[in-house]
Amino acid sequence: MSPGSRPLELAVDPKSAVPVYEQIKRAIKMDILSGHLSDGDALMSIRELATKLQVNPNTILKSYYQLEVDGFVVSRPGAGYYVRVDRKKFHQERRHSFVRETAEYLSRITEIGYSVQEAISELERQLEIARSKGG
Amino acid sequence: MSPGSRPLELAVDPKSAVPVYEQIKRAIKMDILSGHLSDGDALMSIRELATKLQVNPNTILKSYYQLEVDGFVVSRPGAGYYVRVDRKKFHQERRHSFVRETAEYLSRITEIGYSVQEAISELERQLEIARSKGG
Amino acid sequence: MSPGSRPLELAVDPKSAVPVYEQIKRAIKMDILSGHLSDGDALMSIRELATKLQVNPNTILKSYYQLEVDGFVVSRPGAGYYVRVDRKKFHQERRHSFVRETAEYLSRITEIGYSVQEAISELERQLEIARSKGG
Amino acid sequence: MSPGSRPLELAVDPKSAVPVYEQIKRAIKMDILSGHLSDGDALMSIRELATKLQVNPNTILKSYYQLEVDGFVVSRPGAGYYVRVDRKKFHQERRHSFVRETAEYLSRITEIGYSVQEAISELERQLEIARSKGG
DNA sequence: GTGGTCTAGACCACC
DNA sequence: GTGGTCTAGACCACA
Repeated sequence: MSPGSRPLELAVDPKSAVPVYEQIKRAIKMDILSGHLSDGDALMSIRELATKLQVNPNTILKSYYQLEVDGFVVSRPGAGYYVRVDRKKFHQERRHSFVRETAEYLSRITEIGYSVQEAISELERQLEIARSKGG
Repeated sequence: MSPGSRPLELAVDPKSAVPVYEQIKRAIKMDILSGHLSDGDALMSIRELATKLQVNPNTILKSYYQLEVDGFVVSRPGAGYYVRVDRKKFHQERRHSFVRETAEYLSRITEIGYSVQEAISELERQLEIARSKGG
Repeated sequence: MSPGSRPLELAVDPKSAVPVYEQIKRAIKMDILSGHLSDGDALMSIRELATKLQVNPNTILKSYYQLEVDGFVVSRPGAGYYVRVDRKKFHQERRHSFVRETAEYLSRITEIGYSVQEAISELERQLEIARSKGG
Repeated sequence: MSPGSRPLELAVDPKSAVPVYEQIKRAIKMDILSGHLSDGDALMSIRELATKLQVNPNTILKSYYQLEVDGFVVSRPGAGYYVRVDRKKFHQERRHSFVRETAEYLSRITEIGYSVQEAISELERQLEIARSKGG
């Protein structure tokens, strides 16, 4: 995949409680964990992504910087940001995302009064629907 | 149930990341959804609840106001706030939220390579942890 | 018309900017001006109307008291409130209501950006529709 | 139009019966409806407008917040408030309000025995009075 | 710089 | 008593 060629399938929600820079960070992490971005791939340039998402370039910079601190990307001054993952970190982070997503899901549904048992039933129901459609 | 007779089983945590007014809002919402507060019941007066929770009356006002915007209560100036809920319409929306949240959760975890079976295990694990903490 | 026999076709809107006691006052005035209530007719008892409208009896009392001050009703202690209009006051008030209603209508439509010319057209349009329906 | 570049032609009257925040809300609404503010334009910052109008920032916040609830603007925390209006949907609602207000006005005045012709005369009279006062 | 939360308390009209 | 408006100002995270 050539540098910058894959536009992030990402739309930020400025009204969300989770900060914009965090939304962007998560989306890029997600792209890495799902394999849409691989070791060595270039991220979009800060200016390009800022224009695309209609956010302040400083916000993109913050996202990229934190990704660098977390060890997911490296900056090559003058050349941009590049994905950098090792196998161990990859698996750690994948597991971490999974646990976090589950916790958030759990808190959202319990807040509106559903139980884990109901969640499990619903997950199985949706799985069944997906199967019957897909095959 | 006479107006204001049921003290909210609610303690706010001012240090939490979730705003105080939001904590109050959620607690009252839950009370309505769970049936502890029924259509026509009076909420505690702004001043009374403010004193009880040791927060500023304006903070309570904000909670109540947003509950009104969301359609859970109505204000009668000079008389108080009253629960106003259309249970039928409400349950539809609740169910819809639940299905949507579940679908989003499912798509996120399958995107990074986890299965429904693993999700179910994780949900049960987190439930167990919550139980052992909560008592 | 026997005393109290005609229930006011009146529903108060507690969320309105215009106070409840004022809504009730206006509704009764309207009933007088339109001839639904005539000189000598009895108003509903305070308790009865308070129950019917789900408002505080003091609020009804305030409405009735002000109507008495304005000379539209008289109280007969122990017997209730009775409509009392003389011809002169009737015409004055009828005119006054008309002017006030027009002013309020005008302010509402100009607030959303319509002109007097458009209002006139719309009035004529609705009149035409009513005529074609009515015969 | 660059952000904040258009000073609102707005002076609040703190003594008015209509709340300050409501006055501000209406003025901005009118600016949007009239096209002085277009989709995407930035409102003045809360602090800036508060200083300009000599009111408390919280009062401005309330105006902006309610405009957001009504769907006229969106807040981007840390960035400002931006006009967000779907003109098509808006014009439908505006027209609908106009027709309804006119119908209600018509029913009220015919109820007390006035005609459409008299209403038109009165509207023109009040327009003339407003003109002679305003200009 | 921005919006958002929260406090402490005054003042008002209305129930 | 009640809700509602408004002030003056602190503190925070985010862009």
